[in-house]
Amino acid sequence: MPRAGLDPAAVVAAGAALADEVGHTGLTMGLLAERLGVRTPSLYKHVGGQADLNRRIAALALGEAADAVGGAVQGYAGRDALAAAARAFRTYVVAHPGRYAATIGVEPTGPDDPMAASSARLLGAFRAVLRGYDLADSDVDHALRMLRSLCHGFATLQAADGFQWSADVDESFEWLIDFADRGLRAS
Amino acid sequence: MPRAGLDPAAVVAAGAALADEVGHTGLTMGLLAERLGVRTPSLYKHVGGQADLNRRIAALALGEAADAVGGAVQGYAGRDALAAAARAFRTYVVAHPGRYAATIGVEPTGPDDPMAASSARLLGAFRAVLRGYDLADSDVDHALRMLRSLCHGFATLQAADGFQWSADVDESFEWLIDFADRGLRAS
DNA sequence: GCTTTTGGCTAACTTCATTAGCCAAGGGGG
DNA sequence: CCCCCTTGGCTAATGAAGTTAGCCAAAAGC
Repeated sequence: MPRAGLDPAAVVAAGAALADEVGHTGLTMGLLAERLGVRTPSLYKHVGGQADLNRRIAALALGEAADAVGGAVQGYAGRDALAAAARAFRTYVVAHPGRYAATIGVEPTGPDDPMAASSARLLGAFRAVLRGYDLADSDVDHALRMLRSLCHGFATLQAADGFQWSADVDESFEWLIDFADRGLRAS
Repeated sequence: MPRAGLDPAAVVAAGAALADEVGHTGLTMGLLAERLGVRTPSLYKHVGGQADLNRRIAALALGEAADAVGGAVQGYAGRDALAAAARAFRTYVVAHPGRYAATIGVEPTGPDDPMAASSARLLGAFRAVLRGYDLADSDVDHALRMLRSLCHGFATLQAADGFQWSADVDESFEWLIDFADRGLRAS
């Protein structure tokens, strides 16, 4: 039996890709093993189990999202930066719904958890957007939570097909960016 | 063996309560059966299975949330109505995280699905709040999605312990209400 | 070339959801 | 009061999924 040449990173990457295809809840160890051309128990040589796999996928997704948002913001400030960040975030979540779903409800286990670092990077990218607005120091954390709630809420509702009525979703999202910009400038 | 006197409503109510205790993912048919003093297969005389149970819990939760929000809004308009609605919604989700989690990612199966009616009632309660603002007709749907994203995002992030840094969560939520009010009045 | 670690494997166990099929409890009509 | 029949329990069995134990060959290091 020739070796498959797997390592943790390859398993996690394949798991993330599979989650995007079949949905977070549809991701099973058996399906992932089949995709990798390997029997299920072999996966346990690379990841600790389903919970560990999920945590690693979450760290990957948060890092990718941070890169996407951070990159999109480069060179912009104020409303442009806000719009770029929000669009990049939503684009990422809609393109990778399975990975992103893996991030919901997982907390970092400790200070050296790679998830904590990725999460902090994503937060930092949004914090950079807020520097383009004239906010009191005490308002920055609140504004950050607001932005995160808004983006997370919209993206997950859209990913879950939660907008059932008729108006155009892209148009709503642009409206929402305008709305946030107005609110932040009026702070 | 004496009868337990169950019916679908009792099973759903117990399932919702159990989901709030052990979390949406921790709710199993076996645990629910044990809670009701019955063997697992007996539940299938009252609900179609786990998916059906989840759908019914979701319908219950949306209806309860609609009642909470609708009731809280009574007699208020404008900023007061917005604040009352947002607080009622968040209070409900934080008090019933398991039930509310059951509503994510389920779509009504048909027009006579009770979930559709509950969902519409909740939406209607938020729509009533928006009547206190001077919005163009074309903006109402967008504003509704914005409100829903904001409330849903904040409540689920909080329920998932997603706010890891230090600032006070209640204070952030009040800030968020102010923010939404400013943005809506500036439309 | 030998040894050690590594990464496959099969087999077995556990937990859950679900189905099949049995059987008593309880209600309605003779 | 008794019979019947629907209803709501039950046990037993099946199947999927996660996980563990333990074997064994392939690579890697000396």
